[in-house]
Amino acid sequence: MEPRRTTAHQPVALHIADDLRIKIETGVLRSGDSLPTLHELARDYRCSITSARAAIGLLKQQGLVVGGRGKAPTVRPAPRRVERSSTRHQMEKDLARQPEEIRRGHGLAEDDMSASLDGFDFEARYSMVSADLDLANAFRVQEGTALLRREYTHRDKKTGVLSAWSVSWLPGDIASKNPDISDPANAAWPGGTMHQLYTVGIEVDQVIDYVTAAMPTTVEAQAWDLPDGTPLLWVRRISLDISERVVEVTDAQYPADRTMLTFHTPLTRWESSR
Amino acid sequence: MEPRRTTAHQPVALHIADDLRIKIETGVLRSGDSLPTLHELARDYRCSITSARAAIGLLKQQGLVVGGRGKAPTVRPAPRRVERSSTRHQMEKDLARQPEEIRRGHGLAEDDMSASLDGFDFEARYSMVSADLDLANAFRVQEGTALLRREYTHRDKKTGVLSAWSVSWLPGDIASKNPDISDPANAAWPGGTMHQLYTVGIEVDQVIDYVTAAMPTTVEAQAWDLPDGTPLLWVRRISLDISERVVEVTDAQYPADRTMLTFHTPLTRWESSR
DNA sequence: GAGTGGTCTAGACCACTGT
DNA sequence: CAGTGGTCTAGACCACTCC
Repeated sequence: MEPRRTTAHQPVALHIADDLRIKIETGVLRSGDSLPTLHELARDYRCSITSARAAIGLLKQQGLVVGGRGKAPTVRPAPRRVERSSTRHQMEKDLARQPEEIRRGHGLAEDDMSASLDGFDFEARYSMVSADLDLANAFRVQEGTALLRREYTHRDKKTGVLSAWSVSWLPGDIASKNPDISDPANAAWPGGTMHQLYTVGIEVDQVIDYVTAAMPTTVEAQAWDLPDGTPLLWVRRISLDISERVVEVTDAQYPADRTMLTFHTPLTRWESSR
Repeated sequence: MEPRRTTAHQPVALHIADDLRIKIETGVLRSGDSLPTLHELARDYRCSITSARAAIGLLKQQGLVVGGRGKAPTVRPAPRRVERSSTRHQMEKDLARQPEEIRRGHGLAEDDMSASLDGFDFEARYSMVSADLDLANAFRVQEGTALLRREYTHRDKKTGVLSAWSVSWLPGDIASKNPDISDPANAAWPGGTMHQLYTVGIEVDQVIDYVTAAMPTTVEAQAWDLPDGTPLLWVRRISLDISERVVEVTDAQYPADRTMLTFHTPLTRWESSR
């Protein structure tokens, strides 16, 4: 139907991809619908199958289309994103001074899967490291300072697919004040890091989250079982105690197609004027 | 050098891309270095140039490699990300009750480019719309409720490239209380939306940011001039007044390769125990 | 088994970069 | 100008899905 080459020399694949994208956005093609086959596209646009495939590949990279493999590709349903809220910081702090019976069952360093541990393998790897430039800046300490590094991994028991991953660093001198903290056997600590810090006399006063996103490498995409066109959200969380010392740094990744990060910012009241 | 086909039937392009990725991550290839040419890769891996190109294409999609076009592709330098902090919400609120002389020069709905307006074209488009399902949920009102929609666009004056983009909605009944708010001529309102709401007796009490990311469509990538493999951060900001009414909803996009969103969460003190 | 997409090839043609 | 990557083609071969 379409003329093969317009005045502006736009690649055919872009042209096809754009037409299909518009059909998706305007609802001509709806969630789950099948796209035209490569053969049909090649015929309609008078191009080779390779070019038609490139167009579909573009849409997959944009997260608009999934499938293939013996079936026609389909319009990707709008992803359902689970909220991960910053109000969890306050909740975890409140928990830290509760008795163990209450803390138990909440714990777990970085996540709160509602299906806590049932279908998942949990792995914790601890090591002592010395701060590289990046971590030294985050902790505001000298490069080379000793840190306790703790890496937490959750995988689906059946498929081995990652469902949560994070790394946490604690200053070595803090960790050494309570040997239990450095023991991987205690990874599922009731009450989490806030309580661990509480046992060595540290009160966390504020948490700063740094958020950005990037495309996964091939191995990351495999580990998380990410569809094409799914970015990873990167979060670095820095915890400061009441004297503004950096007492923990945490890096975590979240697949953007299943995650909505939420942050609450309460503002001070205008008491005087009301 | 490499045997053409190992036991596991991994596509050649993935194999090449993985080898190159490891060289980048281990520092054998450093920021800005040239990669092997397609011809060299095809020779070394005994594959076609097309396959070698696919490998480079993968790395570009992952944001690890840039360039081409008559030059060998190069390792992409680590992007510099500008921080956009949630502390801005409190600053803007503090500003709202200041005299106009102080508010002036801050203003502007969604951004604070340090080079305020000099090299940029600023465009504001206002319209009345009725809430679709999504917005009705966000505002917790009936579908179809009247809203003032305001879209703000910043473009580089020379290139026309987007540098900031956002859409803000206000409930129609709030906007109509002060006709100046609905007048596009006042888009560069000194003190921003917080002051606009202040003029109609509304005090914003908390702000909630919802953050996720997605790959840009072809047109978005063009509009922002995004390199391959760059996700867009999506932020929906919801402002609540002191009676917990939703008084503004804002959607904004930020290119992930140049943006680091930061969120501060102050925690309540354990006054009693210290 | 027919139809689908995925991988791969060899080669043509073009546009861009450097010398 | 030679060398580079970008687009495109036609066709082979494979793996998968569905009937």
